[in-house]
Amino acid sequence: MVKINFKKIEKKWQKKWEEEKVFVAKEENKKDKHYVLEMFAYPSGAGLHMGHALNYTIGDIFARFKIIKGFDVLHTTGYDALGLPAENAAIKAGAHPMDYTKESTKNFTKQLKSLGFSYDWSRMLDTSDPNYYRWDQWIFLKMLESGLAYQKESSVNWCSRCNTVLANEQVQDGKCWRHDDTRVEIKSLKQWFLKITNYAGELLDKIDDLDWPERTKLMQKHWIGKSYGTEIDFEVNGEKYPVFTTRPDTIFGVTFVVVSPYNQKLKSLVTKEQKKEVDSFLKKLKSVSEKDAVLLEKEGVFTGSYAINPINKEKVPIYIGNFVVADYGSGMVMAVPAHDKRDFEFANKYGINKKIVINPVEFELDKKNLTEAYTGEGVLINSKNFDGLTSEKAKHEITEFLSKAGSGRKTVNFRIKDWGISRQRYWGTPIPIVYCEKCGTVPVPEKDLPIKLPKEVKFGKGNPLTTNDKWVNTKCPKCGGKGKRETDTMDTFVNSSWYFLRYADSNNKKEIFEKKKVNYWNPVDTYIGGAEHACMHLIYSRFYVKFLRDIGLLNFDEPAKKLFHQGMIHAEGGEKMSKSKGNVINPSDILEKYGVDSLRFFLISVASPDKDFEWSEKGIQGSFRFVKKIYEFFENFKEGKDSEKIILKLNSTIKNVGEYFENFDYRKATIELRDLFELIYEEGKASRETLEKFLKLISPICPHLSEELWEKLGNKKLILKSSWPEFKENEIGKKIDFDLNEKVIKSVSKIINKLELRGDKISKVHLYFVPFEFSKVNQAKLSKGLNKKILIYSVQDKEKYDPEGKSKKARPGIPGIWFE
RNA sequence: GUGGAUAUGCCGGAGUGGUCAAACGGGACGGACUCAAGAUCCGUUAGCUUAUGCUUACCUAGGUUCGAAUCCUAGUAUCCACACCA
Repeated sequence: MVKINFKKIEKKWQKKWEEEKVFVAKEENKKDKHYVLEMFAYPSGAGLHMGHALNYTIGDIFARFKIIKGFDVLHTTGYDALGLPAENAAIKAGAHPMDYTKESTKNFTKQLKSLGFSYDWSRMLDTSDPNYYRWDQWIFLKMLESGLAYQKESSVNWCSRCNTVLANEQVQDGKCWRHDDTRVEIKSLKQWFLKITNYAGELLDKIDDLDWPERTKLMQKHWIGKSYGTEIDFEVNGEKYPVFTTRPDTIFGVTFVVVSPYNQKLKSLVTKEQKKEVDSFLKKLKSVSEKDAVLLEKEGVFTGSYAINPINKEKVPIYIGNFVVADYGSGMVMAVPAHDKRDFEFANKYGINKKIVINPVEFELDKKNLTEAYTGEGVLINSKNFDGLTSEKAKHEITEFLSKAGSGRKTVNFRIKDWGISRQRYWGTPIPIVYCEKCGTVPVPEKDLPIKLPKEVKFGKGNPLTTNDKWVNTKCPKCGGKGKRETDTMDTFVNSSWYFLRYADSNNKKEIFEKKKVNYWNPVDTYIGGAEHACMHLIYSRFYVKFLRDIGLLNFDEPAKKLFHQGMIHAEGGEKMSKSKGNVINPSDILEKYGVDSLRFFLISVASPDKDFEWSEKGIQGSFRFVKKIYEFFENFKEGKDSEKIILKLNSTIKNVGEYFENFDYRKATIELRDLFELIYEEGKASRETLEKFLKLISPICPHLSEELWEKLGNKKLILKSSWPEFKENEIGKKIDFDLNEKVIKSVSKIINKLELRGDKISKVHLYFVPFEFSKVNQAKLSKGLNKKILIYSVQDKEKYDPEGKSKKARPGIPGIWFE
């Protein structure tokens, strides 16, 4: 057996690709541009894992396919280096995040290079580089100018032992992830927000135009959550408190009002008499995170205040309720216990009166024995002059009435909230704001950007940035007086919200990017990454693109035309790969053993790349065998004339594989390629031309192998720079020509036999063929073969005799059949 | 609770009205080569059986059809996402 030195071959071609700069993207307008992008990596210290390898391989195959097809291709990579996990990992390792990250990215680059991906390394970017994050700061300033960035008090998860805010992901079972004996509190803090809600309407409406997986689009739709309803002003102590409802038809049934415990106006609602009770309730609440609250029983406490229902001037008590979402609507709801499940529960618990105001059409509600809320629609009762109206009509008329009275209006409400970007952490983009004693909150001028992260900080207690006095204390940009820097940093998702734009011009030091370049390459044509980003990164990026468009930098609306989610790779046995389970398969080890091309081939041949699958040692060995078999065949093949079979197979393979690559049906491509190769192998010979075409077809999947063998066939130019093979349509249809008559006879006679066995009598058989086949069948032959009177028609024939519409059933290879 | 996805032979997974007992890979089994192979190659892999026939088969139960893994209806199971949004 021939020993193949995969490593040597891989190095050889990787070097050559670099020397010839084949992956350096140029705006040449050769044919058309294609921007392929895989979601960039968070460079953890552990290095590249198999999921990365799969993600990048999927993109790489696509990029190489587009390159050989002659497109201007932009395919590059970078690092999402800033962020909390990196900071924590560094602290754990006793290193400074800056050094730690540098080491991690270096290691990542080494591994990525050994995998031979078709990246344009000259465009690589790193979000922890001040040259990158200065533009995060720049965008923030632009948003501030446009009124999209603002500060407000908001409730956050707080760990009293870490003395810092925690992200939702860091709250586990209501406790701090680092102190599982410490309950997370909800604390009110002043935070920076980005007004993503300004774009809620467009974000929702444009979803339908995207060529994205349906489930992702749906998730975004739910996340944005548009609902139509009415805003109604309840009066408390002479002040108006707007309340949002989708059921204004139930307004006469309001018997109390509930306010969220995190409502900023709460304090003014609580009376002296109730303060003690309210405080103890709030304290109890603190011990539960927002997420867990869902599972809890509805609880609340009376505030002591009353609200006036604008429709009938009734005074109803105001309660605090743990089930009211603070950030939806106004954080206050009108409660209609007879017609809302949650209000019903709450009223039962606290003995609050219920008023039935909707009568279901099919049955009567029994006031005394109401066992659950009736949440359906019906006809209004106990609603004064609105009695007798249907819910639908009443919604409209009541809203109209309130509108005229100036105490209500029709509104649209979104579920999506403004994006809180403040993090009390070190390893993120500093927010370019200075607090001045005189001037207040002052933005840092553009010319002073970037505000760099200082290296000298102490980790341990609270926000490390506050420990560097020299950095914190600064001059006010406005008056030159004493100022203090904002020490919160930006959420890591800020960095990833626009990086794909920067790739178009990553090395630009003067501006965020050249307009011409960004508009040439963007939007991303094909974006590949995990589905877990559906409601985070993928919404934020859409928001950023829309904003940057509106300030005149971009001439498109959406970040990515087509989106593809790769599946997860599980360890052998179906478990998730994890360090603690010790079942992690490291790509580098696999490379060592089987080479890059085998790994690539395996990763996409097991399952559709969008489905989860299990790692299998046997599987990779199978791929390895196939790759080796190809090498060995080319070692000593006989050049010869192609057989008819090979020509047919080759042409259909070219056609199908091209389509498969285009649609990410990589798995099917490997099947066809195996088929074709096995056929060539069986026959032992093929023409040089055919072998070259085969190599081109497999080159996106096994790039090193195909370059090597391509060269062996005597080619001087890279296979990447050759062209995608063409196929002959007539060679594909040919197979059907050969035996179409016979085939039809065989299948139709089977049916005739069955029918006659049943006792049916058949005198005539009408057959309807698709047009291109119609010319290929022979009536006489069919009649003879079937021993029946046969009538044949083309399905397009308007004169055809077809009383039962059987011609609709005709398909290539199979005619529609009607017996008489 | 709401929404979505999936259900195929020992396993992964194609197929999506006739050519389907169902591609391809893996596994298992048999054989060849060998001192021997975990290496390579060939074959078998629902059952009866060896006729180019039958029976049972693509989650379950019905239905449409001359014909269904494929279409329709109902159900079951699994997975995922969101989850008190008024």
